[in-house]
Amino acid sequence: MAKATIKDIAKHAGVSPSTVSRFMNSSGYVGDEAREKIEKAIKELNYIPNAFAQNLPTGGSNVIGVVIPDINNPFFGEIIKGIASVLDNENLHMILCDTDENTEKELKSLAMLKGQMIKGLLITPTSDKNEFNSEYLTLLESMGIPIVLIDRDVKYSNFDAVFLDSVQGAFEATNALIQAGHEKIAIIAGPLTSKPGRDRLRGYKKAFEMNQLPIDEELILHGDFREKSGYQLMKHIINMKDRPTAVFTSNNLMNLGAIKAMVEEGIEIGKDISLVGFDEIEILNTLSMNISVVSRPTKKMGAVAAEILLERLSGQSKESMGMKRIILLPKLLLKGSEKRVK
Amino acid sequence: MAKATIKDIAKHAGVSPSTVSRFMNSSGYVGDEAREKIEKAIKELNYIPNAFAQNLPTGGSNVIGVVIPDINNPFFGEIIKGIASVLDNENLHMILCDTDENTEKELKSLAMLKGQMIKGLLITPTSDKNEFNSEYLTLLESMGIPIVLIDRDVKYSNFDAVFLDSVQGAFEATNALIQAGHEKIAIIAGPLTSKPGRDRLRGYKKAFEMNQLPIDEELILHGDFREKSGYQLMKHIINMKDRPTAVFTSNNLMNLGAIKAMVEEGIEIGKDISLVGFDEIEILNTLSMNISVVSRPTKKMGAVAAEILLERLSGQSKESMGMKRIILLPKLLLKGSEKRVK
DNA sequence: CAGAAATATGGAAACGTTACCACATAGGAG
DNA sequence: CTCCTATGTGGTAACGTTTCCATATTTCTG
Repeated sequence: MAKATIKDIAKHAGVSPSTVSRFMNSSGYVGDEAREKIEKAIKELNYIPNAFAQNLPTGGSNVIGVVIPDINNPFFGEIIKGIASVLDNENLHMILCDTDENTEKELKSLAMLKGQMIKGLLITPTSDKNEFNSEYLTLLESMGIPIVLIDRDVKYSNFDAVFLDSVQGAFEATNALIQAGHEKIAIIAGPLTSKPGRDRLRGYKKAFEMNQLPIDEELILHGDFREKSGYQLMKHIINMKDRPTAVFTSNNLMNLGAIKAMVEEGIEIGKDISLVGFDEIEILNTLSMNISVVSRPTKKMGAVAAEILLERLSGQSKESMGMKRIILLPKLLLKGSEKRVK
Repeated sequence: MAKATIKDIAKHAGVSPSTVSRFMNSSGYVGDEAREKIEKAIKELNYIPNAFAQNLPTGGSNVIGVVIPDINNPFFGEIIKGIASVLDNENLHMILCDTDENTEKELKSLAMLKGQMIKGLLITPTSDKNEFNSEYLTLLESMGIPIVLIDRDVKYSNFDAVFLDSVQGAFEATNALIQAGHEKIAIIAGPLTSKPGRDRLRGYKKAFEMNQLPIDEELILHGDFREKSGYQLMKHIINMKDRPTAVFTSNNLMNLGAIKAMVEEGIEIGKDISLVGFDEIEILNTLSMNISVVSRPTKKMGAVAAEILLERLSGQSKESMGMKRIILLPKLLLKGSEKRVK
């Protein structure tokens, strides 16, 4: 049985293809009798419209591109779930690209997506440093496809975006450590080439300023958001002669690396060294390791990004709307690891 | 600047659309002079072929569908990475569907994918119990699109597939526990409606038989592959009056749940109760929790599945090839948690 | 009850590409 | 020098929809 086309349905139901089309799209008049016969035919022949034929005349697809740096990071897993939850109700689908935090792969993906005539793009750029990349995104946008950034910004861009108030999150985390009595607090920061990296460092500094405490530049250590760098930097911290009493880590993977280093070195978390991280790590709760963290509504970030895209797609032109940037708020979850014991 | 079509290129280069098409697809004769002019026109007009128009006549796309039960399970994250690694080199792309282990969502996804005219399908079905689902897959296959199953089978089906020798893995794990001196070994098994669930139970039983030990049906507990069931069943085990000295868990999430229960109850793993799980959990290594596990080449599973699909797509008809089922071998990683101490 | 509006349907062009066929032209083989 | 083959090119019919436009038919409205 070959795949049924709209003509087959029309023939089977004794009406014209036009009528079937109107029925499918609820776009014009369709009589009750015709309606019934068409419904029956569709069921019997198992008809599903051919998306290409559907999109050819209209010039657009029903696919949106999703480009993220690493599927295996649970943070992005949640983002994707959030996006999917919105798209599912809209007959929209996603082509997923994992860039492995690699700019070249990202560029390749973008070129590919352009050819796929995607309707819109949701992207967490690997870095906002890359000018070419940003240029490419601008090119895409100039073709009329809306783009929403997630979590990371692109230099000099005016794309719609969903961010988290990283400054606030880092501020609260650091402030909590200060309130708990710490003064020597190290930060395992992210790269300055990424907005979250910069913002979290800013929040950290802000907490010191607000509490009128001096900032020790020696305690500011830069990692690359990966586990390994968190591990190495924490080892470094542990071996400092004038060791800080607390550490704030700028993302989940580095936090994990830091924890690994502490476990290895026999440092008791929240006792020998206090710790607050950014982003929850589900598994730590599972294992009843109570590490205080700045948590954020990850799934919601994905969902909101998808919703903004939908708004754009439904015709709200940039002119009338300006750029839309949603900044969600983090929540500090204190579980004890921030306390000052010694 | 409106998007250029093949006709624009043709006009600009002073040739016919046919010639441009042949050039684009390297599918026929194109003279040097024409070639140059076309190349120039393409660059100047920034031409990218419209994928829909391209696919309409040929009836196929360059997109393959990937349907998996849960993106957030690192196992499937790895699978996806494996698939992507192969597809990237072939100008093929994936539409990703996350079914949330929900049959209805799965069905919806399959219908959608059919409309997208996907070229092939890689799927881990939620369950092989669902007859309708299997029927649907058969329908898809009858349309001529190749399908490769990953990790889970479909009842009465003859699709290509990549599995892991779960029997062997479970056998080795259980056998290791027996060799370590355990006799009362419980299994937190998966649902019998899934092949891995069945196979791992079989491997468990096989180990007892090979060692001529009796199987205690009371020690066979069925979960649903989710963390919560592992947690609940382990709690149950801990509270048994004649408590087993060792437990084998059938997948990563249930293993995690079991560990959570043990941590909560103050049971020392590998001492009070020995433990071997199925599938590695990266984070446990990070935290220096040495739990013995059956590990499998997850990324490779995805890659191999994608490769089989490519073979099919490159024209190897089912007739000439029969069905292709690759069964990869697991590897038992002993880290100490299997030992019998008490 | 005439005409206008609302309802219902079919026909045909268009969307951008590919695939096939027809037609040239040139160079070699016999 | 004729025929064949290799090379190069253009014309045109698909592919499965949607979107107008044209044409009925029915139902109001005054």
